Amino acid sequence: MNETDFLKDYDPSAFQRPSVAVDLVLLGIRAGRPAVLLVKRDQLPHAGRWALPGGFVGIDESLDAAAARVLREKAGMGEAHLEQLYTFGAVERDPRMRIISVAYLALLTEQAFDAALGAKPALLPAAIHAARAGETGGPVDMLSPDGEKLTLAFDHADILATAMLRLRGKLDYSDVAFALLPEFFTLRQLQDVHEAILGTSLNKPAFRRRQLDKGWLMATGAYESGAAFRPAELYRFQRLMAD
Amino acid sequence: MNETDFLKDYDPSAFQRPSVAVDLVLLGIRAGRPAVLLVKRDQLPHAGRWALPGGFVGIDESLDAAAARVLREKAGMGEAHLEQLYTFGAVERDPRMRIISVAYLALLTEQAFDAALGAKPALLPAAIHAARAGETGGPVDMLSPDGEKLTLAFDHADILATAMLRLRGKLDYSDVAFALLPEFFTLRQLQDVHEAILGTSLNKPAFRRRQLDKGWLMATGAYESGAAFRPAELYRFQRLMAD
DNA sequence: AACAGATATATGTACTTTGCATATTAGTGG
DNA sequence: CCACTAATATGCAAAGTACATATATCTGTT
Repeated sequence: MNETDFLKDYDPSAFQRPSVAVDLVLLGIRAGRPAVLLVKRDQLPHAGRWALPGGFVGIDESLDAAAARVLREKAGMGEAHLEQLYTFGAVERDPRMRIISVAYLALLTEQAFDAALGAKPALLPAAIHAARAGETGGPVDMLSPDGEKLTLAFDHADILATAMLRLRGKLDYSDVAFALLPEFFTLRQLQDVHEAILGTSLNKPAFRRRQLDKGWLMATGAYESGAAFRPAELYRFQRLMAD
Repeated sequence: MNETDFLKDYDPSAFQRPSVAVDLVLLGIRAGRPAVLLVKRDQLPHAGRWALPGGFVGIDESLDAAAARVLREKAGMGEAHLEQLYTFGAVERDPRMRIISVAYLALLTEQAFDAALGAKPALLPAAIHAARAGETGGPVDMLSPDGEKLTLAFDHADILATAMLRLRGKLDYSDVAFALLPEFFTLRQLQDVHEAILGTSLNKPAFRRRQLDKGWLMATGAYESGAAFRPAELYRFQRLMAD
């Protein structure tokens, strides 16, 4: 490394720096389909379009902290499963200036999803129609509650497609499905979440057996109430000790 | 106000911005073990420690382009499998200033690995001893060629652990293993790569059948030469058309 | 030329996992 | 008491996997 390289590497003011933002995919299950919460842009660029909620990363704020702050501020929400998704850094992704966006995936229970809508009425719950064929991260269609097809701002459609792909990939070896369910849930609810994310229907006995064999589920002995038929047992998710 | 006017009025200096860098995990297989190429830091902080090669992201350079540039400049290498790994953004990860690092995983064939060492003799090939138990991204030990245990600079040990975890996770459903092999290879070489990454030995007939059943391998009809025993057939990787 | 040694390649079998059909059970509402 | 619905349980075939064992093909030696 010669002296010029060294100075370039060491002196931060020698470089013009990009801005760094976080964008959140606030994802839940509504009416048997994945759904995402969007905000309407009221400023240029892309004024009037729907976008993922986001915000700039503070100079003294970690990426995770920035994502948690946006979750609080934009969705009025304290707790949710939050994981980093991917970092989008194309030069022209924002016409204003260079912005690198670290995308996060937030998983909301149905209750949390509705609570966010109540706390922030400007949020739009959009249904996600992810073609089953789009295994490669292919296009994801978004429909507003009145069935209108939405075009997202910036590269947010790519972010959403990445989120769906990640979710599908992690579904059966991680605990993401449980982040979309309340503390106590039935096996049918668990299967509904899987089917919503995968976009397919699953064989019920096989699904039951596989889930129970994983050893992640703890039967509570309690049962759901209010059903007009045999009530299902309630389970809760219990993390594995060692593996 | 149209978009052009907006851009004129926009003040990009309103926020104090972090620096953004890319760090590369240059990974290959050497002597049946995963190995990584490191650079020695000659300046504070962490002077004298080994680190992943990296560099700052230019203001007109995409993240992928920055990673490719670092691959060229620091490893003297044009071509390699390069994929984004994770973005590390803890506030105190670099004591000089706020630096957000987008980590990339570069997979090198044995030939490319040796070529990098030849082109940049300052690089250190360090053997990775990733405890099989460390499924959760646990600690990864690094040994210099003379068997000395290395402590990496900054949070680079975390980055490396993330890389190994990602590699293991993707091994049997993606094509990463082939990025570590030359164009033509035997089934034994493919198995050696898998065993090196997983840190376990695999059953040979079962491995063969599974790999061939995937339909990713094209038999060439050619055979290896120079072996003092029955020569193995050479295969090449062929991507699936549709799925 | 025959054979030992080494490793590739092939096959047979038990075991595990999975998909699917079919029963049985436990609730509600007539 | 019965119809209805969905939860739960069971049985079986098909597919996938681990492992032992057999066969094929090369080099080098005697």
